[in-house]
Amino acid sequence: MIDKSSPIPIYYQLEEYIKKLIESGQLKPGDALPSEREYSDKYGISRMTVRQAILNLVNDRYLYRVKGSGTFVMEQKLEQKLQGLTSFTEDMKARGMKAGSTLVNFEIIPAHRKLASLLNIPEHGPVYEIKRIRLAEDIPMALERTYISANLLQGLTEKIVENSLYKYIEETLNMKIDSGTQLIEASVANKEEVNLLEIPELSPVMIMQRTSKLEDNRVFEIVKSTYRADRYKFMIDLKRL
Amino acid sequence: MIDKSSPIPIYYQLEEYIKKLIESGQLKPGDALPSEREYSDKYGISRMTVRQAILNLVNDRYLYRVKGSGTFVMEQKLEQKLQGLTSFTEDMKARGMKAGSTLVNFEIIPAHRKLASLLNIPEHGPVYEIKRIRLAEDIPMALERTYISANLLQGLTEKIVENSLYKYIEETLNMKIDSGTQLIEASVANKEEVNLLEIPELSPVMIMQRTSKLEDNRVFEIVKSTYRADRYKFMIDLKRL
DNA sequence: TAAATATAGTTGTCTATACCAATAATCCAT
DNA sequence: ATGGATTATTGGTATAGACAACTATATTTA
Repeated sequence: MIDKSSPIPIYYQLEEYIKKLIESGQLKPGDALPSEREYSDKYGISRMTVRQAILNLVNDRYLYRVKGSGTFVMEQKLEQKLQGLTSFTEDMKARGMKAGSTLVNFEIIPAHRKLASLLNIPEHGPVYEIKRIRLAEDIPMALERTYISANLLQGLTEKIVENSLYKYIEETLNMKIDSGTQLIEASVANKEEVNLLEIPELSPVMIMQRTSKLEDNRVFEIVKSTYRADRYKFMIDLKRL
Repeated sequence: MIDKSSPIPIYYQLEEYIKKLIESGQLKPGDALPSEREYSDKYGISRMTVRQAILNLVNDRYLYRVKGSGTFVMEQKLEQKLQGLTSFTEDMKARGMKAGSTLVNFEIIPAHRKLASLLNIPEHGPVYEIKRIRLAEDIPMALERTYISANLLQGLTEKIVENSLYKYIEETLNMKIDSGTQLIEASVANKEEVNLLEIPELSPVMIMQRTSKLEDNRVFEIVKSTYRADRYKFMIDLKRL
């Protein structure tokens, strides 16, 4: 269960082990976990190391603890599934639709002031602009413009973009995309959007602007997407603070 | 700064101290914190205790750490209070605007099929319909229609609605609103919305439909809101799963 | 000059130990 | 039975020290 000679940290091994027990249903909501000292004795590891594993799971809302009583499995961890940072392809897949993409433009442009500020780079600095029409069931769904600092991500090619940019970043470059914010507003399609999305003039659209960051907190990309309002709804889960 | 004889835990004292430095601007985004060992030496406390304080702040997104390099203040502090289940009033307050409200309609209606299904009650069952114009700085911002099962929440009055419905539910009835989902879409204002929101015909609007549940998972209310697109943007935080 | 190497400093992992604080169960006197 | 004290168990706080992994900088070497 626990491999002390592994390069994988012990606390992490224990963490994943307990997580699996919960997700597989072997530990049910409300169940009590063995005490820290039991884990410590059983696996021959320090109690502080056990604590690190358990506290991480408490932070992720898998467990909760009561002083003097014990550690228990949370009632419902089945929260925010649609909350995550998903790609268009994943999003469509979750909706049961076939995703497609047409590359409209791929070039390096100088960042205008607002973009530079958002990307946290100097004004006029080089930025990839990737403009794509996103298709669902072969019909236009959204116009997507991605902006990435060319200094941060050198050597980007059309080919990489046409496969999966995210996969390339995470697997080849070994950078981790961590979190972001998303701004949502309703608007009316402009001329470019009318043409590319194949919708009537003055059609309503939903504009979403996403900022993604890397683990080290550097801004990685700005994505501005214009969705056809007649085809797209967006669902989020709300959590009580 | 640190009072070792205090019953307040040392790590917590240090945590609050650092938090204050950030919130008062003495530590600015991107600034490096003193290293763990510096804190440890300076205050005569163990490095592990310092770690506990710092790791808590990392968890709360005040700080981030880079192995081998140091601990730094996050770029964007916690401005994202918009994630929770907030009322219109709270939402506007967070945006620095004065919130107002005009009651347009308050009656009990029979639930049509879709509404009944959403509320999880029988078709034609009695439902409060509360229709309000929401004002920001005395100008219409949204048209809000709230639907609540009359059997679940008996004896609702206009007066209660005009104060705070949420407060009434939580404090007087002692029910706890726990979580919900929100559906967002863009559209064009219909005639009623054009009139009540005082916007031109064919104006774009953002429609948000919220479902709120009680702690015991019963659906408590459906709120369908139509926001003026020219006045309202919506921001959410995305988290990696 | 450029590349490789050493170094100092940082966070990350882990151990072993000690005592405190809250809870739960038991026992006992009333 | 009820209430109170006792005890065992649990998580919470805190220490001191060791080594690993990583980063940035300085130094040496080619």
